[in-house]
Amino acid sequence: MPRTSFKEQILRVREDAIIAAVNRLLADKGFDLMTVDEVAAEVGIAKASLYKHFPSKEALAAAAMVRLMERTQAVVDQHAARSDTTPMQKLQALTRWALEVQLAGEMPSVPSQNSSLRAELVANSAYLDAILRISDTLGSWIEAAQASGDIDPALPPEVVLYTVYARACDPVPAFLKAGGRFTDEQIVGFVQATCWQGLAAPR
Amino acid sequence: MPRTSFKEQILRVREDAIIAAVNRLLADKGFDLMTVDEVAAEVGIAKASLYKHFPSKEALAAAAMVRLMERTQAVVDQHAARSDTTPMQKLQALTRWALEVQLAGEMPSVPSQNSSLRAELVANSAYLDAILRISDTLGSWIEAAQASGDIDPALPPEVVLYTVYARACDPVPAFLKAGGRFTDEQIVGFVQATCWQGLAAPR
DNA sequence: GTCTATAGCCAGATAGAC
DNA sequence: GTCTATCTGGCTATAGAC
Repeated sequence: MPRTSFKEQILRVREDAIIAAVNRLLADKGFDLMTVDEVAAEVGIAKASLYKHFPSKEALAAAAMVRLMERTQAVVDQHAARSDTTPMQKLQALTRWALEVQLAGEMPSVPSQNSSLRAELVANSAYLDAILRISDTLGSWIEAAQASGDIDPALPPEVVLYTVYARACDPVPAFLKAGGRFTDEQIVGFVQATCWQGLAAPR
Repeated sequence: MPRTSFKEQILRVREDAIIAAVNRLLADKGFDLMTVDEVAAEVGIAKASLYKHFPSKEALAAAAMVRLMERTQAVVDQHAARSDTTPMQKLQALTRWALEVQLAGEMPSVPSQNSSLRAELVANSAYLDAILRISDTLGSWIEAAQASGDIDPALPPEVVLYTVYARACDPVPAFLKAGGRFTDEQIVGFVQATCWQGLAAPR
């Protein structure tokens, strides 16, 4: 079988750099305000060269989202392998990770409204597969946590799953950070508290 | 003093129609994907006529946001006037209202990232005043609810306020609605439950 | 104030030399 | 595969007649 050639390694490194730049820009400005010129400038290559690697702006964003899903998958697998934590704790660790990534300015965000981007994403099997696999694992954690009484069994698992996912694009941490009165660690704590215990006082 | 002339009434009605169209389109596609041509088409006038009423696309969006703030203010005032509800219940009624407006497809959303739009909004004193007044009232409710032990006193009021505001752009209801397995009423109930009681089971 | 027609611009995408 | 230079389409905004 053919080993990875030197040329292919160069290619891979360059595409990694491109995706990293797209990731940063998506986290910073979002898809609509990100321009391909900016991506090229940040990578340090000409715009036309970008298009040799990725056929469209949508494909660039999709690649960044696939990469995010791979990172998420890795984190999920890592927690899945641990036997010293409950499913509930694994889920909490995941929302904590998402909040930390977001506060670090590394969480790419794409509007679920943009139709051309949606089309690109639903056509991307790597993306879909990753989401399905992640959701499968999270779903099993949620069911286990509900069975053990850690998570409210009255909530449909779907609701819990979406609420966990939504921590990745929660606007509250950014607002709190902009206020400047709290550290990142405090912000994560507050948002985790509201997510899992709610705003109401403990009874 | 001059009464409102007939002409001015016509003008007002037309501008109301424009703002309503902008509101719908902002709720549907967001600021960046909304085009001025679409607004004109939906109102049924020529694009150039729009620009006689509002000097820019940003001004259109700002007008829609001011209108949203006025509606919010009215709802807040309405609940403030009631003496048969606790501050906690007033806050819950407000998040419920926000979720219902969102599910009805009438919640305009503007990206907080777009700088030209930000500039327009922070320069709009009607918008700022409305937000400040609303936040003042909500702040007093939050403090009262914390004093009475309804809302967790360990949370900074800022965190509670932002979390309440965030219900207006929570992605979870739209996802649940897209799933088609729940009624709007059920969705509101689930999201309210996660907001106020959290995902964890009652202790 | 409303329209048609168009200017001006920006950003995504491409041509073609090297 | 990389570059410079250019094309193209769509969108905001405006000119000018009525």
